[in-house]
Amino acid sequence: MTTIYDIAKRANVSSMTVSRVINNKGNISEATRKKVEEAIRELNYIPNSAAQSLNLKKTKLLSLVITDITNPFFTKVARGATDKANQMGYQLILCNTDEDYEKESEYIDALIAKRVDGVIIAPTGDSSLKNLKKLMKNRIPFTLIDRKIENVPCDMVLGDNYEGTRYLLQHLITNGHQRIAMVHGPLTISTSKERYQAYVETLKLNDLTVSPSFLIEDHYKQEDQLAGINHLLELPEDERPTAFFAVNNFIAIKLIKQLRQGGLRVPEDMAVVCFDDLELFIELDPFLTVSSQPAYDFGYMGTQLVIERVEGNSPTGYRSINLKPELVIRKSSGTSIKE
Amino acid sequence: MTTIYDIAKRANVSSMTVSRVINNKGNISEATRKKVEEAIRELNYIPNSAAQSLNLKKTKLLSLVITDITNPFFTKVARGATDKANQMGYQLILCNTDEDYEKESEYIDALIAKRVDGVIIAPTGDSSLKNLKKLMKNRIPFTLIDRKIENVPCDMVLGDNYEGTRYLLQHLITNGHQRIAMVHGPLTISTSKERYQAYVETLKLNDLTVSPSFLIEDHYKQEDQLAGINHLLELPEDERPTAFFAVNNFIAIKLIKQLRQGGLRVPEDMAVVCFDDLELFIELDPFLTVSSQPAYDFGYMGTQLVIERVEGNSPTGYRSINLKPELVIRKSSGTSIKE
DNA sequence: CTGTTAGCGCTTTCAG
DNA sequence: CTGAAAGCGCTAACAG
Repeated sequence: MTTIYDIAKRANVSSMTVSRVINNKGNISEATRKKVEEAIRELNYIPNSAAQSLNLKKTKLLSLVITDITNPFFTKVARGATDKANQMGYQLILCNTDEDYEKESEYIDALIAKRVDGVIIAPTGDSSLKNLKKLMKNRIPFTLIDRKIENVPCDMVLGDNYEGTRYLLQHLITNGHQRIAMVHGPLTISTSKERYQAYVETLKLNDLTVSPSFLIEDHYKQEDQLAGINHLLELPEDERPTAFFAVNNFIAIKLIKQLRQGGLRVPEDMAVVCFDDLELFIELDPFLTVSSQPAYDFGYMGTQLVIERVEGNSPTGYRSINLKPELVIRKSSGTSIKE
Repeated sequence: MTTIYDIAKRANVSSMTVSRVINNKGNISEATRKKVEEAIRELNYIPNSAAQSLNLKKTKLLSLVITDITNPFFTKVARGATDKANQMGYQLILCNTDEDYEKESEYIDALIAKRVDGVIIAPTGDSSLKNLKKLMKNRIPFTLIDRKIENVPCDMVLGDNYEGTRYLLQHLITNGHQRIAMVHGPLTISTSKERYQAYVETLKLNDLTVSPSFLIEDHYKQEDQLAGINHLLELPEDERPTAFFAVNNFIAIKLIKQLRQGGLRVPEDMAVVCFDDLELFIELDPFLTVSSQPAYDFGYMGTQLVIERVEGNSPTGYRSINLKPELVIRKSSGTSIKE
């Protein structure tokens, strides 16, 4: 491995001079700069960033901590994050927590060991607070994306879960639906909780009853069946829901699969709406009615905010960016139903 | 930032002793180990891996270099790679080259600077050879995934492009198709080239004519239109293709969109088949007939192979793993056509 | 079983 | 404009 000393020797200068030309710092005569640059080229020298990091206490490493890159929402987030990171000269370490607090903790420890400059994280849930505190203790800035944790002083890039939910439900209600069930995730996850609350509020505002049996909880894990759905479907026709609001697209797909297994067609027998789009899919078949969120921007903006903080270009206060959802009406919500 | 010396002082031992308990190396009395461990806990000490790397010349950093995480094939690859990496105690840096050799080069330089222990790469094309040589010069092991480069001594995890193509075409031919067009990518990419060659071979074997105008090239970039398609569609009915073989799912979607814009239905008016599945999508609508590749395994195995090499557990020779595709027949290829 | 010394490759003083 | 010395936090090699 060629080091800065090899270059120094070859160019007949000290290592300091080499360092200076590499980093474009201080004044160097054109002549010696040329010499050094040539030596660098000849020996294919690339500075060792471990050594740099040790000195500078900066690694130019960021990490994106999400639950699952395989979820199309997070795929887009990751694209946005890598784009911004690389544009700014950083590398991005990817971590999948699988909604598991323990895994998240292990990752956080590893990231601290690596001394990453900053973290962009969609936490697994409220208990992640402990992990965030660990980051704070180690002075590693982070921005929360998509999911909020209360009382954490940090930048955030969040969606508008109330508005998104309202869009979806109003659309269903306008179409004549009165009995709308919801499938949500753990309420320890802010997106799930807020969409849940918005669901309750919106129904009430529209004088619709909120029935506990219409609220199904899923664990955001890989299991195949949504418990409680089949029970709902066995209700007499005039009591069972005519529409479902799924908290996200992953759940919606699970749900639709299960509805079909139960012999129901979507949207003819059951309308379905959800958060987050499935972009590629939609090109082939504009099917799901969704509140589409700008996933790419979550990653891009989230990364921008950490970098600003890492580099000391942030305002003193913490910023919270609100990304608006957009209602996209497609087939799965059907047309108006007869009452 | 707390260092190994802080721990040493607190535990009344030397830094070496601390180092030994951290790394579980050498013999330590139970008593001092306890003391040290307690000090570590009390001060929340986490070793600085930049310092470790500088000594050990190991970073426990790997990188996955792909063209676009947003492509569902690579999304799965990434999941497989992160899973294996983390299982083995490595972190994974994600790089998207966008099929751009220049971007790839920049990434490679950055990765060399970071002294990553290994790289898992789907190269942008044959010219990537130069970048791979750079890695070799820097003694960074890599495994090639999905795309092969000739004459590079390294481990590889590849699909069987011949077999996959044959499956797809035989299926179409069995269904009565005689005029099958192909949309491929740049022939500097091995997958595209091999599928192209397999296309030619298979048609010949079946005594079908290979018409140059039936071979459409796409650039694998974001452009909206596939040049040359419209021209094909303007041919008289008995001359125009009755089926298309798209080199991958991204292209297939582009193609189908364009066919529809031209007023053609798939599969009624035009059958379409391609490589690589769209897993989530397929749950909602089993549409595309594909040669499905085990994308996850490309990432997982690829990572396993580099790690083995990094850690010196590889055989002397280089290994080439062949992952078989599976033909999944769905709607887009239609049923038998009348001749 | 534990400690000392030196050095990984670079940059930050401080001199010159 | 350039260089010498010291140190970032850790571990390998050798002593004891």
